Amino acid sequence: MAKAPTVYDVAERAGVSIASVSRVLRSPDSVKQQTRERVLEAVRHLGYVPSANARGLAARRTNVIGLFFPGHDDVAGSEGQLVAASGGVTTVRDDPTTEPETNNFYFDEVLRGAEIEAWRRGFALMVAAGRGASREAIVNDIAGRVDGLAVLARTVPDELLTHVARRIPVVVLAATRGTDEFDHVSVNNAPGMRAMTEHVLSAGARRLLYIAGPEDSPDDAERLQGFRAAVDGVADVTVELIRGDFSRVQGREIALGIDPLPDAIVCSNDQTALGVLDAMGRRSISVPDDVMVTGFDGITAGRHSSPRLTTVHQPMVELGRAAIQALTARLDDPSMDARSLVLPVQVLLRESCP
Amino acid sequence: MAKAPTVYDVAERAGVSIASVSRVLRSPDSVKQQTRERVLEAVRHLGYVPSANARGLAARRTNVIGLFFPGHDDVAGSEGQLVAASGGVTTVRDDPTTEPETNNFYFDEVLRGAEIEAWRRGFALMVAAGRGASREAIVNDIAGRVDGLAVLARTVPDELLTHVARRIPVVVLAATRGTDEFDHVSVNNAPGMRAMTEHVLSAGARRLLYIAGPEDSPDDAERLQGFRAAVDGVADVTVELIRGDFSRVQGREIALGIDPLPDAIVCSNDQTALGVLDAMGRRSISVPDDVMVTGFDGITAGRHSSPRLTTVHQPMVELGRAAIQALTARLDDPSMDARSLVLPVQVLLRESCP
DNA sequence: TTGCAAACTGTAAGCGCATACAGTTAGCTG
DNA sequence: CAGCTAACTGTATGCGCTTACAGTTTGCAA
Repeated sequence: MAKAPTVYDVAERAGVSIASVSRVLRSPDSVKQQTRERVLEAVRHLGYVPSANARGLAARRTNVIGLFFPGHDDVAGSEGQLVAASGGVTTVRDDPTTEPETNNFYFDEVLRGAEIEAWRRGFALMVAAGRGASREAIVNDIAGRVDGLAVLARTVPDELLTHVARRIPVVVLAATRGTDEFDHVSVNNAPGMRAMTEHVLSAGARRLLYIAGPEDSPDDAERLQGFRAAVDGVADVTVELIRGDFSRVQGREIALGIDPLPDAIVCSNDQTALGVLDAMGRRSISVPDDVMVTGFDGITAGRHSSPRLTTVHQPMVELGRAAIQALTARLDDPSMDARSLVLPVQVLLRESCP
Repeated sequence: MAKAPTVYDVAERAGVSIASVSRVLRSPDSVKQQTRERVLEAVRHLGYVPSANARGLAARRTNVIGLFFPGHDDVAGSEGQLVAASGGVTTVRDDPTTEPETNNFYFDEVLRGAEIEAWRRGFALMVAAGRGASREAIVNDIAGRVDGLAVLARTVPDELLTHVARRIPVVVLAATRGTDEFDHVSVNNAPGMRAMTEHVLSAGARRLLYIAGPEDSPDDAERLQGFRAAVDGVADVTVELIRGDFSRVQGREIALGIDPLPDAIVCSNDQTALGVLDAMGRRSISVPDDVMVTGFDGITAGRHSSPRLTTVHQPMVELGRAAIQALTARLDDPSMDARSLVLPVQVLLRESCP
């Protein structure tokens, strides 16, 4: 790493001009084969790797797309220093009640989709998570590095987003704000929850408990709306609503205290529903015989619970992919009207509410 | 986005030179307050976001770190085009046997750790996954964009790694090759598995079945070595070894066919162990009474299986963080000797082998 | 051969910023 | 108020690359 070689070094060794070196790398066909081979030999010999900075500066585009989402700053120990010592093995008896919840699976999947689609389209992917105070600095920083930015709903203040959008296209994920200048990609929350609820009703349930998520979640609001649309006007239906926080722990706690039992517990997300299943297991209450339980999200864990969780699957990987597609579409045609894409969902009937 | 404003635009509007604009952004204290305010006003008014390319080019560093890991190219539908139509809800009865396995949790966690640590240290994080044929192009591409690169073991051919390492520091994750010029970060596989196995033995098991992973996994090799070290020389112990592929499905299939039952099934990873638990459930064999089962990894799903899975937890988030730390350490002092960090693991005793 | 188009290669001008260095202004001292 | 220093600001250069344009070579018809 003494000094990274540049086009000039390569050009000199190959006995050509820097323009030819650049051409070999950018459009090999426009260079005579003999020249090309000389250049490639020099590249190999010198260990030349072109600087994306210089390239991006000259070409006026970076070929990078940014993805910004809510922070991981809750991760335990993220402040600490790593042990310097090597190795070590400790043994502990793991108490089921201490449960470090990490339900970031959602972003993991979105990220995966984004990663796939970005590279497929020739873009690199840069990721950033929101850190409370320094959020603005981070968003600005990443905005200066990329050709387009995908942000998860509510993670970035509108004002900041507008500032950034003057430089690069922005697409907002998982929110249907509708009336702003950004492109949007979201999932069919309300109809999905409506269909789920209608299934619950068709299974005979009449006394329903709905466990909602946090009040500031747009996803949650839409799902609740779908739930209400389904029960609205149906004879004999009674509904109770409790607000949770999307976490498994909360779901379990709520479910441990429910008495009398409703016919069905409709949860606004899977983690909550899994917590409910935990609680029912502990209370020796049979699901779905004594009470039906449903979730929303379609996370992997729901496939392996007992009973397996009936849920609405939202295409998280597709969400990430769609974001990248929206971004590249706008890069291709910046004058397009703002678009709003809503991805379909899928009701998955499993044993918790067959 | 008509035309992104530059330092020149800001300088003109603020009535200062571009140097002052740059100073306001880089080291605000070196500029008189009055000047600073004028500049910041102009920045806000114009929606100025500095170009990281130009900045990186001039400053000779990008402040980005790259993370390269095995591809997601197995994801279903990644080839397809997204539906253009909006919304939609379908309902399907989900058959437990169709199981789209996505065990990328490992990389998700490593990624999370890397993301946290990178931003904490003022670096942006760029991620790339290996795509078979274009791997070389991708690695080269990303190498040109970053100040340092972390790669997961065996995802990049040595030759390519060497080429890239002439430009930027490289750290290899999850492999203790030992004798090369790169920094390494890995976990304490062998001692961890050894401790796990010793626990199994101390619980009274004598006839053991070991389900290994794929032959080309260095992690797996180390774990097997730890297992052997534990059973070696212990009286009355009989050992059988079957090679799986780290997948849940494989684990289940293998376990469905096991007869007679050993005292304990020691699995090289959690997914396999979970598959084994599935099989035992179906065969109505009690775990741990009839057979004990252990895993390795410490994935979330193991906390929620029934019975809960006894396993060796490896600190995946820490692995990601350690990679970034190793990289920044080397950036600070390129002349350092190559270092090899081994992270400690933790045996988690749960009900599948108490 | 000559002439000319096509194919290729070289020259040179930025891309937007950081920063060394020079220049200017302000603040003090005497 | 001169003289000097400290604080601040401007000028000019270059980071490594792409690319328009000009220049050169090649191939081939005339």
